[in-house]
Amino acid sequence: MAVFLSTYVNKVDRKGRVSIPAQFRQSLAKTSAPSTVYLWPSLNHQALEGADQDYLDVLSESLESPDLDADERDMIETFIFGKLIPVSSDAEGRIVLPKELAEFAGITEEAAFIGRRKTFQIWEPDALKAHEAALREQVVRKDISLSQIVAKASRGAAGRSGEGA
Amino acid sequence: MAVFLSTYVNKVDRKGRVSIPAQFRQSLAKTSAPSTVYLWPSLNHQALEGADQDYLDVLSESLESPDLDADERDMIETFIFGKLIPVSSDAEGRIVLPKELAEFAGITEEAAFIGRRKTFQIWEPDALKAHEAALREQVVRKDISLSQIVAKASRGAAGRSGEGA
DNA sequence: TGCCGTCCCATGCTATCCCAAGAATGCCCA
DNA sequence: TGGGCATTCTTGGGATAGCATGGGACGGCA
Repeated sequence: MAVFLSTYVNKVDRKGRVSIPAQFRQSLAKTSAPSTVYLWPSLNHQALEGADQDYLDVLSESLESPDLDADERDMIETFIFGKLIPVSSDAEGRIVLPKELAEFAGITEEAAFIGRRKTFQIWEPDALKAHEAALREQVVRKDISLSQIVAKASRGAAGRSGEGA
Repeated sequence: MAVFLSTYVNKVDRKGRVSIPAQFRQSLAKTSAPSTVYLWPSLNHQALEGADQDYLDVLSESLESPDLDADERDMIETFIFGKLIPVSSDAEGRIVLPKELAEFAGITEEAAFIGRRKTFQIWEPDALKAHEAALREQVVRKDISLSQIVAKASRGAAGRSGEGA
């Protein structure tokens, strides 16, 4: 599965095309469908989410889980798979941002790609800045630190040791 | 089996014809009966459900399972198989929406196809919007996020490890 | 014989492909 | 250590093919 890191801001031309950051493309090259990315509107932000085929396969599988209640499944089917748009890149590594998605995220002239490991997001650059500012405030308020999180997670993993990778 | 994604809104002409979205057609092309789709009224919504031949075969088979109680089987047979209408597409990839189904879903001028992976739904566009708005409210209220669901599902899968994949 | 459904043909629009060039980066050589 | 060269990336525009949509004609059923 591809890994997406860093933030890149690229221009959207009047046909609605954007270059996928070269780093993302290199990552996508290792996946089962290198020239296809899947886009959908974020459940929680005015932004787009993106992932590769392999991630979607995992997600699709997790929907088969009997632990998931019917309402949640219905929501995911409607809001993720119902909104999911497979987008294939051209020879230059560009994709066309579907109109309804661009509108949803308020993207017009520029698009900010932000890597989130297994997925990435696409934001309107100013909206991203605002979002980051708000998040940073929370970090300060809640006094979150990285070392703390790592410590907490490894404590939890020790309790569940032997669980899948 | 075909996979249906995304949402497409197409016009219904005065003969009752609608184009099946090209993406859906491409998906259907790989199935055992590419030019036939099966439609039936949704059990839970004022909308239509659709699927390909292969999906119906699987559904039919699962009705043979002894685990299914008689009431459930009876319901499925009455409301799904009893209402099922096979619809074949013309050379342009259009189908004629059966009158009683169009009426059931309130479809007159436009039809919204919404992919749900193995099946799809057909809605009257405004009704779909209302439905989505209601669902989105639930997403906010329950504070649902995608990564959460994936995590939950994989935890569940780990707990059931050894079960057939 | 009249009506309804199916098939065939025509058209505007949209999206996809192809070709091209400027800019930035990194590398090599002097 | 500095400058020049080459490669890669991003961005732009035109041509082409596919798709959604509309109307008319033919055949079958009532």
